[in-house]
Amino acid sequence: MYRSHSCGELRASDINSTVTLSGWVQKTRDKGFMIWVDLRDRYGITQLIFDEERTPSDVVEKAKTLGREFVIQVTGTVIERESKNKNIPTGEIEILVSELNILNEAIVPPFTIEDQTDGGEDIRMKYRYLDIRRNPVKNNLMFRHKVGMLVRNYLSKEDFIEVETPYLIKSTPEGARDFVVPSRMNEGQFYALPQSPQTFKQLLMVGGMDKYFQIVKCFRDEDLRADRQPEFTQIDCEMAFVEQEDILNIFEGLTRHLISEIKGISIQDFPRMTYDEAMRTYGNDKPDIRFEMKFGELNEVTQHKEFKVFNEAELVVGIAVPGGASYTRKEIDKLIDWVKRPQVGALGMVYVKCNEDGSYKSSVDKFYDQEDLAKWAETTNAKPGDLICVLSGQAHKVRGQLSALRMELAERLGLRNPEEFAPLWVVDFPLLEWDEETERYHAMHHPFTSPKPEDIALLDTKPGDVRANAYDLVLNGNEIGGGSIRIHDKETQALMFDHLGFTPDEAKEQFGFLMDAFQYGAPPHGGIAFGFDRLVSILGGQETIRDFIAFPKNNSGRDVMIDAPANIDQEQLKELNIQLDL
RNA sequence: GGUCUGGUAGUUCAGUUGGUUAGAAUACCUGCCUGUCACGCAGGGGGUCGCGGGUUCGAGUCCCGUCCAGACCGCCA
Repeated sequence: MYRSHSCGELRASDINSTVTLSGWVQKTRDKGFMIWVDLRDRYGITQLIFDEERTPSDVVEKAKTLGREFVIQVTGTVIERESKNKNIPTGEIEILVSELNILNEAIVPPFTIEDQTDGGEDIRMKYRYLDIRRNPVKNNLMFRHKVGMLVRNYLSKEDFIEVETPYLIKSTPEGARDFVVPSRMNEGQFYALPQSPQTFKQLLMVGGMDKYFQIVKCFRDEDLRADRQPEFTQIDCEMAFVEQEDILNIFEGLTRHLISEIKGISIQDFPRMTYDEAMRTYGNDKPDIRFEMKFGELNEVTQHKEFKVFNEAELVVGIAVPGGASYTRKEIDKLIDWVKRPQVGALGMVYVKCNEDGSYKSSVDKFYDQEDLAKWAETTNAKPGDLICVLSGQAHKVRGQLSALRMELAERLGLRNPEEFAPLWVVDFPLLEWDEETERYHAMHHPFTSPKPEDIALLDTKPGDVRANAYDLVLNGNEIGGGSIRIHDKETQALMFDHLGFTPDEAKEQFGFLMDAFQYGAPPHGGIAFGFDRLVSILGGQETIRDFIAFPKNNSGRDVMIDAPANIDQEQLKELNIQLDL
């Protein structure tokens, strides 16, 4: 028996019992006459004591050889500490060791295994198994498990069943780049790893599986971000015989349940906002509504003056920054530089200081009088003491730029409180999106998304105006879920493929199996998929999903621990009949 | 593909206008220490300043290239 107890459970009530513990040496404190060892496992830390008078001398000698991260097993008596430590749960007791067994020695770790480690990101990723011994990472993994269990239990209770779908599937040109896997038995052919189990879950609906979910790995070969990994986990769901409203209600329920179980917060408002409104008032299809700073469109109140920049702009739009009137000229100049960075891309910024005495001071006083500026303040909902920041230009671009500014300022002003949760649905997404590069329309969500029936007529005349039965779940400015009511008949699906520029042959080759299935009685259906890593990290109060993944990839898609991807040997290539042209 | 930031001891970092033998903290090693728990005290070892080239009497410092890491833009149906 390696242990009778964990290192986190012994208390004063256990005093005098004989116990056996196993774990890692966190730290030794050798006072000469006495040695203390902090013994750590997943459950906590228990202090061991070796003492000249009470411990056999050979055991004391052995204890002197212990180094950090040695794996040891000890047997001893639980005793009351002479000086207690209120900071840890086991702080009232210690183990007077009578037997010490060194199970495995350890070389000195490259960084300290402590909550506040001295190791940087890079080295911790390389030795991730050591990083996982640290509380912050360990707790994140346990937190992820907890969220996963809550999701599974909630959905099971709602009659969903978890079905696994294949990882070796077929590449499709739509959407993200696929990771491909060569097939040895089918020479010259490739599988692709799924970007999502989309078509399979729809086929499960045709198969009568009614309510499906899966916590499942998905793969996308695109560049990474703090919240994006090449392999990531989705909570993938699909339901038959439902309308959009049914789906929103079920998953609004799940979201409320998670936030309440994990954070103890009961969500009051769970608004629904159209895509159009989100873009107009927040410049963004995933608005962070924990704070205001709503967009005020200023075209009407800025026209008919001599300021050409605004007169010629498609959109003039501003936000009120709380307390911003006190910014110095230097600070505002830095802000202007910030919006002019290539990442944001604004050409300039006009500002108005709303003074406490009700007067206004702007960078365009030459063109606009106090009465004009009062209208700006009214439109942007600016109060005395605020700073109005105004950008102008092409509507689509300006919204993105002002949205970036809004988020940046909110961050600086501490308005993005990670302990506050503001979920909402964004609905009525456009069905199609014009792609400049390929000069054709793309499905904004995916090609199986159904158009709003009342908009179908617009498909031929104004394809960009057709709205879809598509929705996103947004939490604190992050898209954590997205879904749609799907097309469930062959004709509509063929119509969609046609508008996406597929020839009937191409559609048949790539998605013929789905069109075929639709002929055999496909029920109306729809679903949603949540980014599990993202959901977990936001609930955990962080925006870096890497911290919640046991073995994540780095910025360039590499696993620095196992050093993947890597070359494969000639034999393997030959077997696959693949030649590299490097 | 692009923009920005960084790379100096095991680790995290400092290093002035280009100028002596490149420092600090921590980790590590040795010794001391009668209740430690971020223990304390004394001592010690530890450096290809990412790599390559250039400017210079002299480069950690300046220039060019390159590699690596991180954040962002493009991309992510």
